[in-house]
Amino acid sequence: MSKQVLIIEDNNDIRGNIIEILELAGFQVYQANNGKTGVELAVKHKPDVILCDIMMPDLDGYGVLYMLNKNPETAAIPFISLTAKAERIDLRKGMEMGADDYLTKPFDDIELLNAIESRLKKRDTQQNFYSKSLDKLNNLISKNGGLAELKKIIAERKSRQFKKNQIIYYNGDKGNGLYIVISGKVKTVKLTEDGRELITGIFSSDEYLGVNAMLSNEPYSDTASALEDTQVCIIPKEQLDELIRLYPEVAREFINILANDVREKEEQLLQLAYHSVRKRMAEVLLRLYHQGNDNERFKISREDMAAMAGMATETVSRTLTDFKDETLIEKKGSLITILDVKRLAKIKN
Amino acid sequence: MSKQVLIIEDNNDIRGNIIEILELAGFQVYQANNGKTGVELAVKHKPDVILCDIMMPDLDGYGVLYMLNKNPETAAIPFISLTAKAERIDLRKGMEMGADDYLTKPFDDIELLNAIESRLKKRDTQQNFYSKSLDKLNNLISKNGGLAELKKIIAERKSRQFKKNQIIYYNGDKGNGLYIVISGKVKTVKLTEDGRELITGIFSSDEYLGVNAMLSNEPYSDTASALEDTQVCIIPKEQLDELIRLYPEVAREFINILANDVREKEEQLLQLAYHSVRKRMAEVLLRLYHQGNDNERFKISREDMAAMAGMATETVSRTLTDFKDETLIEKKGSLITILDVKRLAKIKN
DNA sequence: CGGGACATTGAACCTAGTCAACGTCGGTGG
DNA sequence: CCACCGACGTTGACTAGGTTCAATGTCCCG
Repeated sequence: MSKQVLIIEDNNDIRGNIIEILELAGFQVYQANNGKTGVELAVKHKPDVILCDIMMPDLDGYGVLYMLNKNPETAAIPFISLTAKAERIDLRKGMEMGADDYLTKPFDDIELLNAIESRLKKRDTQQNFYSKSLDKLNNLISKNGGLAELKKIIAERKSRQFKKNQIIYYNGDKGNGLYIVISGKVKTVKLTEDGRELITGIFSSDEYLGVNAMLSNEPYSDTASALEDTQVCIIPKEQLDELIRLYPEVAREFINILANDVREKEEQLLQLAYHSVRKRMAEVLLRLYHQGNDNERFKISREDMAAMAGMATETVSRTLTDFKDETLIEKKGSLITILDVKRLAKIKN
Repeated sequence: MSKQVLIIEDNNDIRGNIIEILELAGFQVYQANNGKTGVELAVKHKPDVILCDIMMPDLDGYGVLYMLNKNPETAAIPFISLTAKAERIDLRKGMEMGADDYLTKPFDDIELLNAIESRLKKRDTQQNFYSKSLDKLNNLISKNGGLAELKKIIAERKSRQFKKNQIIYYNGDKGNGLYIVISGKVKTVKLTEDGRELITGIFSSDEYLGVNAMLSNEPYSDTASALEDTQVCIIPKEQLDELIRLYPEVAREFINILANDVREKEEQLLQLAYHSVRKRMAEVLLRLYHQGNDNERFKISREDMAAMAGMATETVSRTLTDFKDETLIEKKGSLITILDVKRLAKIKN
């Protein structure tokens, strides 16, 4: 079956031109001359690649990208943006929103086909991820006979790439699926009215992201963003609900996750309420220590640490230098090495 | 069928004497001459009343009471303690631990039979509670056909009375059942090593207590105690697990409760981290406002408020007098009346 | 009506936040 | 390749908000 490409471009000449090239190369092409129908076609046909102009009246390229990302059915489709001039700032914005590549007009046949080809190839390798969590889910289900549901999920598994600092979802967004982190690291933050932020969670490989929003049917109560380049897999909400409805073991699994979450948060509440800055800092270091794969060394900004411990960045700096003087840690720029876990855990209040 | 009484008393004369009286009055009597076999018999026969000496070698009366309370099957059985001399302090300890009545030796036939009779009567009226939550659970289940499980729970429903300040469960205890608050009010607290306490939740009628410990199969991570005289109903863990396994609607219900709990805790984290004492105090007042039945007036100690907001009691006092001066609230001793909810909600940081 | 628990108020102290200046690192462009 | 820029990290001085300690008031229960 030939690969499908959707092209969204308001200029008839350019569009016609591109279609000609693509059809000659053996692709099946869908076309739209505005953002709105573009999104509709994307949902309807689930093309393998989307080419989209950024500068368009009404719904522009960013808008299209935004809409596509909202829908787990289309979020994973490679998105190549077409920009008139190489406006660097615009471009960066597009990449941050999740565009996978860009072409600056004018471009020739080779450039175009290369870009599409490389996207298709990259996507294929991305699909080839393995996730312990999915594996576990699969086990839970197969024990009970009916594999159909999860088979479907795995077959259609949507993986998506996020670049460092890219937002995965915003506070207030209606959730459309549950994320499983395949690789990389994600943080979730809550904001006060005056703009201070508190990190409510850090998620690495094989952890579920957005569990409580998904399971309480409420919009997200925090904002998730990638701490480093990250790959996630999305389980659409409807499928998740099905799984829970049909398999008590799956329900049980999520109940456990949530129940442990509650405990953790309560523990953190106690810490925030009564522990000194020193002790809180130590606890944050330990949390980071127990997370990463490369346990005792990690890179993290003072700002993120401050947001985890609920204190000012300056205070983080000071406390860390104290710790260094006490040979509890080593630090070089934003790279921290834990030297003495035990002593760190025993820090007095 | 005649009522069953279990008597636990190490002194053979006294025990024989009591048995004689009881059998004459038509009760079926089980006897034990030490605490250990007493507990065993209680579990085996589920008597309608237990009479128990306090002063016994090995496992004494308190120990027996403690063991019985651990087991949801026996926790609800009326417990009458027999004390040699009217040692006031000992007695109070017994009552606090959940003894329902006491008899001071020596006592005559009339006293004994009266005590048993009144306990039996009281217990019958206690069984007659109604709970919206149980009702809801019932609905969830009956929608799906199978009533057997919950019918059993309701038929055997264990209700238990707790007096003000009495501990319902301790941090670290292995949970044996899920509590539903029928009437009264319960707080759960966490303690720091240096003895400060943070209130993690307040539960009134129809709320579930101990959810996360029960559902994560971990020991309790907080301590629950009654803020006022409270009646709770216990669903034994095994039955709860059955319900969750068999009825996806029930699982879903608990998932929702937990997910919302997580959100609430995260919100509180943010508040503790960055909000001023003034704002936190206002938020505590609002939480209390939205809980009680008698909305805008409630009685609460400064200490409890301090433990909710994570601050010192003196600070609570000061802040409250400020609020009073600003006509946001009215206060008289530990009775607080909210005057202006809107303005309270809008307090700046 | 007395005593003890609980609440209030005052004053001293101290922790951590704020503001500001300076240092350091990495990346970009001339 | 070096100089510069901006982002990030560190350090210092000052300050404010909240805790602590202590003394005094008030309420409620027996």
